[in-house]
Amino acid sequence: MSLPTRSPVRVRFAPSPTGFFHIGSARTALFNWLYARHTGGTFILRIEDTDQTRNSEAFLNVIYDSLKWLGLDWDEGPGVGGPRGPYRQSERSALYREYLEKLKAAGRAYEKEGAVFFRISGEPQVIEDAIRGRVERTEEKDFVIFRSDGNPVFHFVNVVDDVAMGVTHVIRGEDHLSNTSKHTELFKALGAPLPVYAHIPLILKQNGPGKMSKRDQGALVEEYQRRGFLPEALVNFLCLLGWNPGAGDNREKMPLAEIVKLFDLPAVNQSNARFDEKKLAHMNWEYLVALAPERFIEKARAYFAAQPESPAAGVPEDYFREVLLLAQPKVKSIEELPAYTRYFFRDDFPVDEKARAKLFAKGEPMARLGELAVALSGADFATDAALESAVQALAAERGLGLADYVHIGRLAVSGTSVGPSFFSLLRVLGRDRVMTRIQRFLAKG
RNA sequence: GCCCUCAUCGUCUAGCGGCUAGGACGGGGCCCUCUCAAGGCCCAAACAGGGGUUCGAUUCCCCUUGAGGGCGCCA
Repeated sequence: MSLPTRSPVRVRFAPSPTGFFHIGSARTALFNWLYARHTGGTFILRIEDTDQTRNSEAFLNVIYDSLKWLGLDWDEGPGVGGPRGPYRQSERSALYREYLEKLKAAGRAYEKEGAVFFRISGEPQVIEDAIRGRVERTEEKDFVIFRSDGNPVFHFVNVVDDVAMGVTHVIRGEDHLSNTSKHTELFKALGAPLPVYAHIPLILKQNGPGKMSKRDQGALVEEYQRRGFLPEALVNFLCLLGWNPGAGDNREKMPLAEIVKLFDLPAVNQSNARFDEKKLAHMNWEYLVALAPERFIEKARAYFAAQPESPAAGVPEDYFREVLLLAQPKVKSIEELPAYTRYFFRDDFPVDEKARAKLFAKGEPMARLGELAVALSGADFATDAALESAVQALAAERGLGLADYVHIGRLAVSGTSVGPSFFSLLRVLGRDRVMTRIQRFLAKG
């Protein structure tokens, strides 16, 4: 299929500030952004705030924050300006009146019951969609373009602004496909050339029927931000929901620059995709383990700081750093960090009763712990290797295995049966904490 | 009800007339191992159904079914 190509490319993302910013919107924004960057075109942000009863300034900021967090920078729009502004529809009323006059002059608009209606042509509307190919639909009845309260309606302002802003490609969700016949009627009535349309598949909720909506679990971008997800991971995941590098290229985790290079409209899938939080979590983990340690620590610090009761409050920087270095290769996500590292920062950790019961079911763990305490009191805590050889020597001397000391030792100093290498654990906790905790465990039984 | 779109493992997908139908997530097993992860190896798992076209259909066409969307003085 050959696309009507026009250059330079101008695309826009046009959200309305009527609710939290959700995953589907994020992906629409992303695909527009990708296409603009791929073609060297212009990415416009336009705020469609014509419904005064549902708009809010708070939601407007959510849009800006979410786009910025995702790294989707806009070339024209609120905050950065541009030659075709203003970029909020609430500030473009004069323009809409002007275009309405054009329609009236052409005999394509009339008033009825206080509202203004658009007179359709009734001709079959044909669109050459860059993703779906040729789609035909006939609009069957006149529709409202100005409400009786005097405010213009979405279909009208959307088209007027696309014309006025010189938008060349309209990349949006498939839920707009059936509306497109209204839009092409309007473009033609306005004497404007049609943009290239590209209707991307929808994201379906992972459980139950229907498309994902703002009310579904995991639907809000803000939620991932709050939960410490890496934006680059979410972006990568979203790119793969409906697009892939194709041609036998099985890569999934890809640098954004690489995706920008490969992205193109005809490669976008035509079928809807079900959201899969497990796959997202995995992508996030891939980015997490690959993160430079200093950046991981930075992220972790910010996450802990945002907690109402951070277990790491008041902890020295260096110690926090050492702990997080141990945790990075172990956790699946930032949000499990506070629970995973709690015993490093607080002495009042709970003891896992199941683990204790299992350990006490056989052997004499308390005797082993006593021996371990003696061995550690004189051990070198400088390196993991030194600690390991100390415990190794003890085990050899008693004719036992490393495990006979490690498990009870771990339970005594951390209260849990899982965690980083026992020797790393000892080294980072330091002799004082280790000895105190072991003694306490020995005393309490 | 009318109109539009879509249809490969549970999920995301590769495939664009001839493949043991590939990868990833998730699931299961084995190995490694101081625990938990990670890692290595392996297993189960799909072309919705029916007609055509063709020497040959997962692939092209039609129908059915299923899934999704639209039919607002919401966007």
